[in-house]
Amino acid sequence: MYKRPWWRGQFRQRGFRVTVPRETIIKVLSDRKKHMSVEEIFHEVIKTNPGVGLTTVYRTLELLRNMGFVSKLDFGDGFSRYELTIGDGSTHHHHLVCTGCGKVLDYSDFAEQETALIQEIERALNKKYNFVINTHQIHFFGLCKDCRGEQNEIGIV
Amino acid sequence: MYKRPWWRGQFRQRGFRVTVPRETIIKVLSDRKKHMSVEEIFHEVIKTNPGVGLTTVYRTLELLRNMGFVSKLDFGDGFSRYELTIGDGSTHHHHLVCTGCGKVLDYSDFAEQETALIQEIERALNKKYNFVINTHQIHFFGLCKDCRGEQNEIGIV
DNA sequence: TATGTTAATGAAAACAGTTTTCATTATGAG
DNA sequence: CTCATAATGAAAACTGTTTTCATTAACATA
Repeated sequence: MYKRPWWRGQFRQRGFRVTVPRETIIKVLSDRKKHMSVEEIFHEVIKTNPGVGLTTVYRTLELLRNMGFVSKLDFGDGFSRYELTIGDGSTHHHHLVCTGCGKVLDYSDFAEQETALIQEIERALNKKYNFVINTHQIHFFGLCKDCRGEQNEIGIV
Repeated sequence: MYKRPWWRGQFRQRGFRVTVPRETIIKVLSDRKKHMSVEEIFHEVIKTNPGVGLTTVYRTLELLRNMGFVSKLDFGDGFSRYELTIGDGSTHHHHLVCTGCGKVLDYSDFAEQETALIQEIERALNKKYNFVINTHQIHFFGLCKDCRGEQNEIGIV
């Protein structure tokens, strides 16, 4: 799972220190290979290092984001999620959100066709709006099998 | 700008009351024709109706969302945004977010090509993951012209 | 048009995820 | 090994959002 500390050099190079909490947090993200909420990351981290504080998790995630190693996801349910964008097991993918139970699935189908269109759109937006685009996110919202019973999505009377 | 109260019938039909705060909020969204943060909506609403409370704005937006008239957007900056999905001036579009200043632009280029691909993806996801997809969002993140000076994106020392 | 039921409202308090503060710890350069 | 200081953890502060609850007003009925 966790092969080489690819990120250590990046840290030192930019003047950031390599610390135990940072190592643990990156390892957790690297092992899971999926978007995780801050709470999930925190709980996983303290399994190995009970001393690490929630504050440090937030700070480290923000640092990793600024370094471009992690991206932040917001599906509007009040929880920020993070996932590694480089390193082991980070493939280009998007998300499928169930508006019933909040479950989020990754999918990476249609990568080639999507990439082609996205690149075309990025070029056009760059030109038209004078934006340099770094990344994109595609979210699909719907209902999973379990949430599609006879009850309707939201408990409106 | 604001032609017909297309939504009144929908309200009554579903047993919801037509009230002044609700009318005002829908009018504000309808006039602006763009995603707005809750605070923006609130400030615009109290220009005409100073009595309306922030709580009611939240509640009405949630109601409109449940009725499918409005969709909620989250770009990860801590502010929920809302935009009309039906009625006057609501065209299919996506968003371009500047990670420097937080500015959000709408764009609706490449609608046909995108729609074709999206429908194909939706069909596939439906089949593979047993999801019924209602909607999707595409966010591009990048830097606008103004935020692309000599200073780097985020104030990392 | 008047009346009564009850959905909707506004203000304040509560809430929850996140950020800041600050004294303490520990990384890593010399 | 020593030291300067970046990083940390705990608690407090912060902020967008939700809940509570007494009051108001929409609208079905008469």
